[in-house]
Amino acid sequence: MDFNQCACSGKNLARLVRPAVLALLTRGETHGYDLMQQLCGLAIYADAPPDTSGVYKVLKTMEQEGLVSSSWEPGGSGPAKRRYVLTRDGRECLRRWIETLEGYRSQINGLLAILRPDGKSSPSIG
Amino acid sequence: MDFNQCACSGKNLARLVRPAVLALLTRGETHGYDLMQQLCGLAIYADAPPDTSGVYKVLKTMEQEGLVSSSWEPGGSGPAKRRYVLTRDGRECLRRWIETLEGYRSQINGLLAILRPDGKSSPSIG
DNA sequence: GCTAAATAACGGAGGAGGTCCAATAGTGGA
DNA sequence: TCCACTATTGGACCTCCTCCGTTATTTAGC
Repeated sequence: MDFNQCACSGKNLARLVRPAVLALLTRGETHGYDLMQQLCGLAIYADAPPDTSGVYKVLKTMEQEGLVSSSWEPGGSGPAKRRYVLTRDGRECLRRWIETLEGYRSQINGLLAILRPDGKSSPSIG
Repeated sequence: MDFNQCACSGKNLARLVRPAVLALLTRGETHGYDLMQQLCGLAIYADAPPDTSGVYKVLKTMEQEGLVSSSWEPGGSGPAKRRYVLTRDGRECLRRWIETLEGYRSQINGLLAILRPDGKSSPSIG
């Protein structure tokens, strides 16, 4: 069995692209490509950058959900940029994400407590 | 927009059923239905128990992956029970899960650091 | 005896979300 | 002219998860 292909390798922490994007948008409105760059700069995605197409799809979905709104950025050089802004709902969503992430953290702590009760070594593993 | 249907509500922390099941199996070998009961007893799944069918499917998948092995429990009353045991690979997988979960936790901490830099209030939300 | 509920396991359809690959398009430099 | 970088998007595909239903055995209640 190839553990590097297993979920235990930590390849997929699903859906955290969403809060990450929302978080970055609080720094200031910007466009998808720049968001990608910023995401790659985060320690979270240091060794495994999120899929480009995926990020754009997340942005599109979030716009349909009303969490962000976009408009083509006028002027400027290079290809047209779609500029994203957090909406009121997006900020509310982000507020909930904070609680949710804290919930995740405590859930993970709960699991780890089962896995290593003494806080050091693994249980029942010789 | 219904935030209760949004990922920000924390309904889905994907794939943590796997480490949870592996963790429970370190407590002792048992069968799917009992694992379900134990999962429901965990704080993680207190308000949203994992799907029954889903748990059986995870078990089946993990058996195909060689993380657990099963056999029909002989004797005993009631419907036939499929008894699951952790394999050597399962224990190795669990060991990796510990590191992965710790990684997840630090990633979440990293995101939370962006979301609430001062550690108290939300950023740019007024 | 019959029915309901609890125990126990599983299958199929469908959807959400993610990845891989590819296409399109403008701009600037060699 | 060709290439690299910037910027966005589409389609095929896959995986996982959920929802719903089915089968079967045992026990409890009427």
